[in-house]
Amino acid sequence: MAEKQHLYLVDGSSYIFRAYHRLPPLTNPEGTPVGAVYGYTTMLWKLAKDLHQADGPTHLAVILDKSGTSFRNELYDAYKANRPPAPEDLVPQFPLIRDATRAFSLSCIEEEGLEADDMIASYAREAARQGWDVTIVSSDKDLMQLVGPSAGGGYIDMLDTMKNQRIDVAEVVEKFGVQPELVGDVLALMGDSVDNVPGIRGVGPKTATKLIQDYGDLESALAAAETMKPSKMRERLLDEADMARLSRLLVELKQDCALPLPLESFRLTEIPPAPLADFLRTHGFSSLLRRIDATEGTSPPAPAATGGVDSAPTRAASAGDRQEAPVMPPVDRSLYTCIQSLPELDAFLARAFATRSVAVDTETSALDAMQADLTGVSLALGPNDACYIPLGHGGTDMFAEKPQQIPLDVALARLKPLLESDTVLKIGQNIKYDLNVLARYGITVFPVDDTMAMSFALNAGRSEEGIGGGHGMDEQAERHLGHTTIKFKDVCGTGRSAISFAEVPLDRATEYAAEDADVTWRLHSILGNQLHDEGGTRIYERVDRPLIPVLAQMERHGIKVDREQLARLSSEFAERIGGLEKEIHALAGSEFTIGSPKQLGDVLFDRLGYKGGRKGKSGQYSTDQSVLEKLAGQGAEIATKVLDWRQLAKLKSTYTDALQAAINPATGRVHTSYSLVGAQTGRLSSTDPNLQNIPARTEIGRRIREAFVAEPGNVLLAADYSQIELRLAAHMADVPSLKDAFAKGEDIHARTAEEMFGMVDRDTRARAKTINFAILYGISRWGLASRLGVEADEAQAMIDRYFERFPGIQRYIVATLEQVRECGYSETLFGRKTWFPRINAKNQAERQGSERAAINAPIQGTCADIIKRAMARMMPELRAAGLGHIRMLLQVHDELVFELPENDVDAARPVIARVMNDAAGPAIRLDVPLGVEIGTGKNWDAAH
DNA sequence: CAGCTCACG
DNA sequence: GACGTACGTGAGCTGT
Repeated sequence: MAEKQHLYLVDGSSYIFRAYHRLPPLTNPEGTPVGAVYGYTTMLWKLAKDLHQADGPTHLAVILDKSGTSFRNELYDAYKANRPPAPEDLVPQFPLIRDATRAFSLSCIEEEGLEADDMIASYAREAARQGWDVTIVSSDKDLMQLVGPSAGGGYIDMLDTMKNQRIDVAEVVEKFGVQPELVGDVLALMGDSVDNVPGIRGVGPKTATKLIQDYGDLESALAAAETMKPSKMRERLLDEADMARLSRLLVELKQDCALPLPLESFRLTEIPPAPLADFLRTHGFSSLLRRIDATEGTSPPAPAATGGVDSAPTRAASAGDRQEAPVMPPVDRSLYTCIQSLPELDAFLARAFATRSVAVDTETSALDAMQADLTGVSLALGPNDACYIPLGHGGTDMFAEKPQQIPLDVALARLKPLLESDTVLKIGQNIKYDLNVLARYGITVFPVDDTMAMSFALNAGRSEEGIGGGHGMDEQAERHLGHTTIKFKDVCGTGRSAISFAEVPLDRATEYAAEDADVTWRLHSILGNQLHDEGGTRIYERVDRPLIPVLAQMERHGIKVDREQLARLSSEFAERIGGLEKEIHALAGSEFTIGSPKQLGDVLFDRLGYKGGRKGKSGQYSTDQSVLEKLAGQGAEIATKVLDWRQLAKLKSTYTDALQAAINPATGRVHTSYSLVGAQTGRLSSTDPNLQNIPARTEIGRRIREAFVAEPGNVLLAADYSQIELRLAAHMADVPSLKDAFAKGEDIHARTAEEMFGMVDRDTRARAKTINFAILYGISRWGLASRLGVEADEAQAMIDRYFERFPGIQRYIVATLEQVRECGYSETLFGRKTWFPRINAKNQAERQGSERAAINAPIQGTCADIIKRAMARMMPELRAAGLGHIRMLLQVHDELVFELPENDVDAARPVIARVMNDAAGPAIRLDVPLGVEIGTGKNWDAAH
């Protein structure tokens, strides 16, 4: 039987655009940018390598766009008219793409007057007609029309090499909600802003899919517009039907182009090495070059980087000059070693000392760094040069035979000098975790770099949704290395059947753990260069990096909570909750689950017939605080009771119960975990438990704060920045009258009231305060109106008045939005970037949401930068004052909490106040003074 | 796992 | 034409 032919058609042009944006900048020895070319070359390499593999190519051709116009421009002269020009450092790479293709001795097709898509479609159809399978190497959505079985017996699918994902009918249906044959109809409705395909205005992917699903195809949907209920969409479908038809022609792929070369000429053979080697040498792609040499037997394969552009581990951001961008060999797990004897360990450590830069990762028995036991340590010195040192493997069964391992204490004694050496940089992904684990074994790791914090300094706000915000190692490995890591759950499983890492067999554990260190090392090398290129060094080096050991220390300190006090509150709350429950059920006339908004809504608005129920998009009544307060105001007793019940239930479950459970049995204290990458603005976040949202605003809530206490003989000291965000707004927006008021120590809300209303009383001051906050958060007339309980018109008048009195504020807002629209990011005074990818979104709500966030981010972020700087300087300054024993425990955005002997309060106060007040300088000289209020007491509430 | 609600700055 | 309308978080609960 004849071999099944499989043609791979590479969409070269679209690949390099994507590669350009996703790969690090990189230049060849002559200084020509070659980042995208490198990506393209490795892709061809991988594809060609799969010759003889099941489902691999037997034939391969590259299709490129030829510059110039196509037949589509005759249909629609604006076609692709608003394409931005290619980036400056991509342009010189286009001809190199042809060189690269030639170097692989592959065919390259480009035809005047046709687009690559048409040529790809024509070749794909012809090959499939002859019974060949076809894989289109592209992620272009237009090409998805072709996917599926074809007349003649061939089958067409696609391969997205960036995401390493096959695109088959199922993926197309998932993306477009319709079969591939109807993709063109969907595209015609939604249009394409990049290609300037008009579509129907106001119709995006969601609506387009829905229309085609509902009516079957484009013409039916257009015809059905007549019968639709009156709406903007109906009008546009009617008015713009011809635009949709034109769009349909534009997205139609021409599948009968003349084929310049016969299919058979694309047959893939072993690549002749000589021209390829020449090309790789010219552009400094030495890792690929070595692989050719290796297969040719001219030089041994090199597992670790030893020279050329592959080398040079860099002290990321502190390096004065940008390092040559690394071209790294792909991850090869077979090269990792498992270290089970002392001589092996000593040999590796000796090399680590010589290298002066080592990626470190610890494997442990639990996620909580304060409770986790060490299971092993992995180290990496360069790409594929990584090891795993098992230390606690053997599982839980004491009779089971344990694998050979260096005894824990012996190994740690050898590791300690390396991990504590000033001259060896330790690189980690979220290294704060490893710092805390190792600190519990008596090792103070220093100095460190953190690839997670580096990623955040570069890309805050840039990622799509997801835990870790795109700064997790697995996501970074995909993004920067194009590498799919082994996942923890693949090694240990999930749920009930999960095993601990200690039970994982050593060969598997080594692959996983050493890969983490390897990948971390690689990321560090790439991120260091990017930080340098993109101006992220300042914020990372000066603000976030120094904070890592400080936060680790705070987490290890923890804070004491009075378990008995919490238990007393829990039972008191339980009793009151029970009482309220009975009363609520009696008022309702039946028993129901009060904690279920669904049931509560039904009871209040359907059964009891209260007015004012509003339903959200889920079709459910809202029962939130503002709704219940309205009902209570109308005399609904049940609403008052539910509000009380809610408050107590919240306090009990989230605080009095949960905090008792959070007490660490070994230390008797509660240890939170701070995240440096938790908030897009640069603020910290706190988890497990969250100690940044302990009740403070209500009387009853503050009783929970009273349970946070100092050790006997000590007190808690709370130091707050006073109105720091408003002060920063006054400085950043340059508002003379506000700056003046702060300089004179006046009541700022009163001053605002005076400016706005010409008089100060309780009412005008309260309104002024609301308006001040509205400004910080990005104002809308509706938001302000609902807060002030006035009409939107009146709120708008107040906003106008505010901008009139404080024109600097309006200038600041306009300038900030301009910069964000232009550059895509906002910046704090210290240069922290926050990205706003939705700032130019078509959807109004989405766009306006981004605008408000963008107005707020520089202010909130600058505040975060300042307190972080204060925290990094705090302990050295206290030590200098002979107060090194004071413990800094908590940070709550504008507040620091310390624990110290009662006798040291008087000495500590001025030091803490000075460090916090001076934290912006010397880098930034603020036009307004900062203000710090300090209180002390036996518990956190009393310290305020 | 999503949605609702609510604790904080 | 309806929606949602202040910025930034994390956590517990209900219900699918």
